[in-house]
Amino acid sequence: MNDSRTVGRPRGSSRAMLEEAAAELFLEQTYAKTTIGDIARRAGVSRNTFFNYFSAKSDLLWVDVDAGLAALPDALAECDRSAAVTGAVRQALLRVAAGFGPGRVPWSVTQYELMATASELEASALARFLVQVGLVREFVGARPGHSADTDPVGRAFSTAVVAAAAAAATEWAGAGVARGDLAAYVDAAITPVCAGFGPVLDHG
Amino acid sequence: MNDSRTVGRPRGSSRAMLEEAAAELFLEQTYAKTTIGDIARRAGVSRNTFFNYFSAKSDLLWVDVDAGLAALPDALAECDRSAAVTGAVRQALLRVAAGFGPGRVPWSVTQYELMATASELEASALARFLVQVGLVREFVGARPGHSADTDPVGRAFSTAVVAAAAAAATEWAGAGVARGDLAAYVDAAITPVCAGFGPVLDHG
DNA sequence: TCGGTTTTTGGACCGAGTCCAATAATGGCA
DNA sequence: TGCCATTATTGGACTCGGTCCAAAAACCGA
Repeated sequence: MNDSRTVGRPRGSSRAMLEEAAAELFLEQTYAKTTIGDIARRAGVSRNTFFNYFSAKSDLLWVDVDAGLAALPDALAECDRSAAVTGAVRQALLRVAAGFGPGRVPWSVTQYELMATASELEASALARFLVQVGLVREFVGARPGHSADTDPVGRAFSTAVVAAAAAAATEWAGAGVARGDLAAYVDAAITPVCAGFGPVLDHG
Repeated sequence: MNDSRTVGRPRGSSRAMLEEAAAELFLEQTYAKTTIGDIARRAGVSRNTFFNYFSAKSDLLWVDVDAGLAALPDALAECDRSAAVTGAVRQALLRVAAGFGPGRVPWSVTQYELMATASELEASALARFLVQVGLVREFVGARPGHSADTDPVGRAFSTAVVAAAAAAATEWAGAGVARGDLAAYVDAAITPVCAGFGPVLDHG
């Protein structure tokens, strides 16, 4: 459990340092025009050191999002065991959404239009999307009423509900400064999905 | 309408040539280990010529898929104007799905596990996904009963229904040789989504 | 034979990401 | 104090995808 190693050369850098350097540069010259070399230089470390802390440049676009999304496993685990599946998932997603206020908007949102090609953003976006789908799907599959028959439906539900939430997040991001909390957007988007899959999935 | 130009140097190559060369190499050494230079050399053209016909290496993964997906705009346009929105979309998606038989499975499917990182595949996948979502969303937005109020819901529906279809396609792809036609998979996946959004979207 | 047009080509270039071996900085131990 | 294991950092070389540009090649009609 103790992850602070006391042996070996101590770190001279940190994720936070690099994130900060990157944030400055993204503001000055956009994500697309900022190279990893730039970030490393600004942070006062070598280019290779960057890769000790991030596996890709695009990780920087998602630091805030990843932090918020990390709450999903717990939110699912803490769900009412007796409640219907679709209701439980809805509840968990709303709790995660509640973590995103109007304050900090992640780079992945603000830099979207400024990306050279959106493809780099899209790659990293889908990767995250699929992780969340996997979590929901696992949760659905572990449910009492779940059978091999309903597995394809569970997959469809997991994908659709996370996709709807992502659409809501996009809407929210595009709403500008007037956007409120994310949860309301997500609620409107995922409720119909849960309603539609309820009769098929909830053990009944 | 006449796109066969009679002026200028005639083409010495074609998309088909490059696709064929790529197909050979993908079988021999997988997608990941095949470079664009390899493909060009096999096809007997220069590396730059490759980029005259494809904008990215990953385009090759999707030639079959893109061909099938190209039917969506027409399928949407030909939908019954008087039918409910969700029903029309469902109908159009099923028609597109009907174009995919058990025969040819696209590279994007067969090479999935063999990709160095899945990120390249994911990037190109989401790009296509978003195009289809855009088409459906445009269709929904142009409907008589559509208002600015329902626009966020329309976005959520478009995203969720295409995502469900994609989940069905993934299931279908993973079903192995025994997989039948795609349409049945898609039907089971998108029907609940349409059912859930029906009360909210169908003008009523 | 001369222009205009389009395709093809070579070459230079950039940036992301990988790999590896060397080196620096620590703590523990004799 | 000196050695050792461990971990962080570094430089450098390398591959590959993708972009850009200018030149050459192949055709047309005049």
